[in-house]
Amino acid sequence: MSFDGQLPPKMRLLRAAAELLANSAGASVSTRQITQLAGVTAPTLYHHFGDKEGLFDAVVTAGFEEYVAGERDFAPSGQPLEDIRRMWDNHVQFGLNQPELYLVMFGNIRPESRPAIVADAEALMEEMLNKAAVAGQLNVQPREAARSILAANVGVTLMLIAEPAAERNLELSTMTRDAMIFAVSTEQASGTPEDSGKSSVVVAAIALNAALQASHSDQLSSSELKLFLEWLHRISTSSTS
Amino acid sequence: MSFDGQLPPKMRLLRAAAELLANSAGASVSTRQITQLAGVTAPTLYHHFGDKEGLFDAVVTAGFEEYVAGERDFAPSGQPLEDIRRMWDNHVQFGLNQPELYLVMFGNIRPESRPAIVADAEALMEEMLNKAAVAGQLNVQPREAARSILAANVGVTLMLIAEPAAERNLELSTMTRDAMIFAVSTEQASGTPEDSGKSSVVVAAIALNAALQASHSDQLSSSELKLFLEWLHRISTSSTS
DNA sequence: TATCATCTATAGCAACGCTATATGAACTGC
DNA sequence: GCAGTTCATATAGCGTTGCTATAGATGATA
Repeated sequence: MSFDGQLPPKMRLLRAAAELLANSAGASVSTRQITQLAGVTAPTLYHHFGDKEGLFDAVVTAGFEEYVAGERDFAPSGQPLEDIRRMWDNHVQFGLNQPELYLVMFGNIRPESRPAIVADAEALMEEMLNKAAVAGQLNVQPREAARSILAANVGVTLMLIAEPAAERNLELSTMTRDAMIFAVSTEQASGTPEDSGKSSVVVAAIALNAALQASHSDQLSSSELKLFLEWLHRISTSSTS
Repeated sequence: MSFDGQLPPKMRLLRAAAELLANSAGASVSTRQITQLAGVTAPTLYHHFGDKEGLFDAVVTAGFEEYVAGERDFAPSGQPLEDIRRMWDNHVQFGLNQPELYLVMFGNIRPESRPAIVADAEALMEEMLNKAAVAGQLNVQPREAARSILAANVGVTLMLIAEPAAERNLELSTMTRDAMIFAVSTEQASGTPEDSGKSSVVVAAIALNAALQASHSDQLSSSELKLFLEWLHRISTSSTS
C-alpha cells in the first residue's frame, strides 16, 4: 500500500522487504507480506531475485553498502588508531540502528553461505590498520589485527543488540574497543611477560611490510620485491615465543 | 527410526531435534522430520513443548547445561587468569563442535527473546574473574570485565564458525583472548616509552636494518641476510614517504 | 469396576515458498 | 507500419510447513 507509484517493482520489493524486516522484531517475514506491501505479485519477486533468500541477500548487500559508506566517510584524521576507534563506533551504531539487518548480516553467518560480507568488512578494517602499521603503531600483522578487532566488534554489537534498549551500556563498547586497540598497538610500553620478546625488529618489519605493499616501490624489481616480502614475513611472524 | 524403543517420547523428541539441528547445515528443520525421526506424531510434540520454538529452546537449554558443565569442570588451577583462558578456549571449542546449536544460542539473540543464556554465561565468567579481582589481578570491575571478555569470545567464535573448517585459524582466538585478558589485568608492566615516536617507511627500514644487524636473526641464512640488508639499504636511502 | 487425568493418533486447516503457464509491454529488424 | 523476440507481470495452484480440533488409548486411583 505504501510503495505504489513511480518506482520500479524491483525497488519496491527491496524497500518493502527492508521495511518489513526492520520492523519484524525477529518474527519471520513472508513473501506474501512483501509482495503485497510492494503492490506486486509473487512471480515478480522470483523473476528479479530468484529466491526469497536472494531478495534478503540483496537487502543485506544494500545495507552493507550503506555501512561501508559510513565507514569510509570520516576517515582521514591523521591518527590511524583514532580512525579505527571511529570505525568501531560506527560499526556498533549501525548495528544498533538496524538490529534486524545486522543480525541477518553477522548473526547468521554460516560457513557455506556468506563469509563475503565478513571478508569485505575485514578488508575495510585492514586497510585502515595498514596506515597504523606504516606509522609503526602496530604490534601484529594488519590482517590479524583486523580480524581480531572485527571479531570483538561484532561480539560487542551483538551483545548490545541483545540487551533491552533502555539499559544498553555503551561503556561495554568503548572498553572493549580500547582494550583491543591497545593490545594491538605499540603504545603499550612493553607488553606481557610472554609478549616481551616482541622486539623493535618485529615492529619495524611489520611497518616496513605494510609500507612496501602500499607504495609500489620502484627500488626493487618485482621478483626481488616478492622475495623481500617473503623474508619480511618470515621475520615478522617468527619471534612470538 | 533411530529412537524407537525404551526412551519416553519427550526424550526422543529432544534427541531427534538435537540431531537434526546439528546436521542441518543451516537449512530449516521441520516438525515433521523431527516427529518422524522420534517415532511420534505431531500433537505429541505440541503437548510436551507447546511450540516448535519451545522444543528448540529445550534443546538449547540442554546444550547450554552441557556447556556450563564443561566450563565448571576444570576450574581450580590456582591462577585465575589462566582459568579464564581455559574458559575462553572451552567456549570456542563448544561453538566449533556444535556450530548449529551455538548459532541458535548466540547468533540469534534478540532483546525480547532470550538474554537469559547470555546472563548465565556472563555470571559464570564473572564468578571466575572475581577470584582474579580478589588476587589483585584485575584492573576493572569483574562484571564489566566479564561482559567485555564474553562479548569478544562470542565474536571470535562466530567468526571461526563462519570460516570453512579447513582454513580455521585458532590463532585469532588466542590472540584476541590474550589481548582482552591483558587489557583487564594489572599485569601490564610500566615500560620504556622511548621509541614511541611515529616512524615513516624510511625510519622503519633503518630501524629494521639496525636491529637485524644487531641481533643475528636465524630466520635468514647469511647470504640471504646480506642481500636483504642490501635491499633494505637501497630502500632506506631513497625515498621520503 | 468405574473414573479421571495423562498422553497419543487421525485428519485437516490456513499459511508458507515457489512455479507452470499465460498475458501484456517494449524493443528489434525489415 | 508490422512480425518476432525478449522482458516483466499476473492467474492459479502444487507440495510442504506449523499447528490444532477431536477423539481414542493408557495407567493410576477409588
